[in-house]
Amino acid sequence: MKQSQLFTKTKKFAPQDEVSKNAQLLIRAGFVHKEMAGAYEFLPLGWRVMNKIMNVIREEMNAIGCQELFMTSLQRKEVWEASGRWDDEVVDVWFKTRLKNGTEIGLATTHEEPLTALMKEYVSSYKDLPFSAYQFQTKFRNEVRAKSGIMRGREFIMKDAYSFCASQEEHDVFYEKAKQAYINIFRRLGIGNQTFMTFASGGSFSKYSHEFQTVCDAGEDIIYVSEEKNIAINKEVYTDEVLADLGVKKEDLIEKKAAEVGNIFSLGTKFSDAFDLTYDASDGTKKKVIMGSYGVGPARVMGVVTELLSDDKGLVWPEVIAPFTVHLLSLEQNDDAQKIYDQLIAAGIEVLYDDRDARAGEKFADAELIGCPYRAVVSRKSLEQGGAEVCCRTESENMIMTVDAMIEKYKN
RNA sequence: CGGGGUAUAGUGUAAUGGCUAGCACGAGUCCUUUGGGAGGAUUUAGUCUGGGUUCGAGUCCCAGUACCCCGACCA
Repeated sequence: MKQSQLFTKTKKFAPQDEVSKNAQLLIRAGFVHKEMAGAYEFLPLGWRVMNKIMNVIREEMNAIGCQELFMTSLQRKEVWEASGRWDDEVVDVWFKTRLKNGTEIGLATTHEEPLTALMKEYVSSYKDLPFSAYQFQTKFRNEVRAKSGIMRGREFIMKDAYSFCASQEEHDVFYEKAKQAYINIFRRLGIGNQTFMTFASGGSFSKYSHEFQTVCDAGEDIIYVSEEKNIAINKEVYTDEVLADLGVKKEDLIEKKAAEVGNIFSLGTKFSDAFDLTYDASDGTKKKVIMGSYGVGPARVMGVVTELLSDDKGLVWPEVIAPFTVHLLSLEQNDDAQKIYDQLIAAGIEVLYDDRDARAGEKFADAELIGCPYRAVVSRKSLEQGGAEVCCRTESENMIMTVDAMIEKYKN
């Protein structure tokens, strides 16, 4: 991508009313645009990052046999009345609207109900189970107060997965697989060391649910971290009983602020009861399907990565989710940098090429703000030494690399 | 939903109730410059909306709207 053609531009200042660090940097760097409180546009750079985050999640979900689908955000009142969650007294974040013919519908806050209703059509035998599906889908939640930049919006994409199993044992097996998938996801996204599997309240069908909490000042939750066991306890279930359950001592726990980037939840028969989702077991009896749900907020992950990894110069992206791997800067207007760009692109490397007729200082400052992992500077000086001056975003030391060396190092 | 605050150009800001709303960044044109947001010339663009007070309102009052913060909420 040539930077001269990128429609977003960097800004020297963040909007004054934007307080959260993630929104300030992402807006300044041209990754996102705020449309209104709690509603953000993802611009080309930001959307590339989002897609990469989603791809990591997608790979890990596929790896445990979960199948991707895509549901509608328009939801029927009748479906939600079946579970008793249509009432605004029960779920207070509904956006509701009407079709032209007057039919009342809701904009998806989540998808347990419609998917469970849908599965009635496809699950009839134990041979149909276990089954799990996920999607990246827009959720609408009419929060009374949006905050923390892109970390808590009124409209956001969520990866939500749902599992359907024939027995509690079968469910437990899948649940453990999902746990491991989530651990892999956050490790690959570069926040594994700060992300703790956190015990939280489980509802009526299981003692605990598991949240994945990333230690971060912009978070909204308080957790108690056991570094020794690499787990944490949410403040909402921080009791002596839970401490005993988990075999941890109060004095070994450290209180931290954290952001919930994912959660997994055993639903038992809560929804299969409501929708009478049953299957015929091998012995001919009808049994209820055991369900679970598994969420990750990719935008919240993006916000958390921004909060944790950026420095005073700007964003710092882990290579797996960086908008581009290499940020190529040409300090002179000539064909040499263009040729290097062409060769890197031909080798399949993702390059943002700053071909603008701008001063060196501006290009350096922008490269740091945008935060691609590697910066390659092409100038008369570097060419005399046989290539480009390459440095990592997190280090200041340069080294001269030939185009071939760059291709070797940065492809894949 | 309770409490508090703010609203001036694309962004950041200034302007005792009083002259043509000023400055910086950005953007456009031209010249110079060219390894850390350079300099000069020139242009562009603004008082959230609706009422009210006043000879006169960006400024005071009322209402609305939007945004931000604290708390509650986050199924």
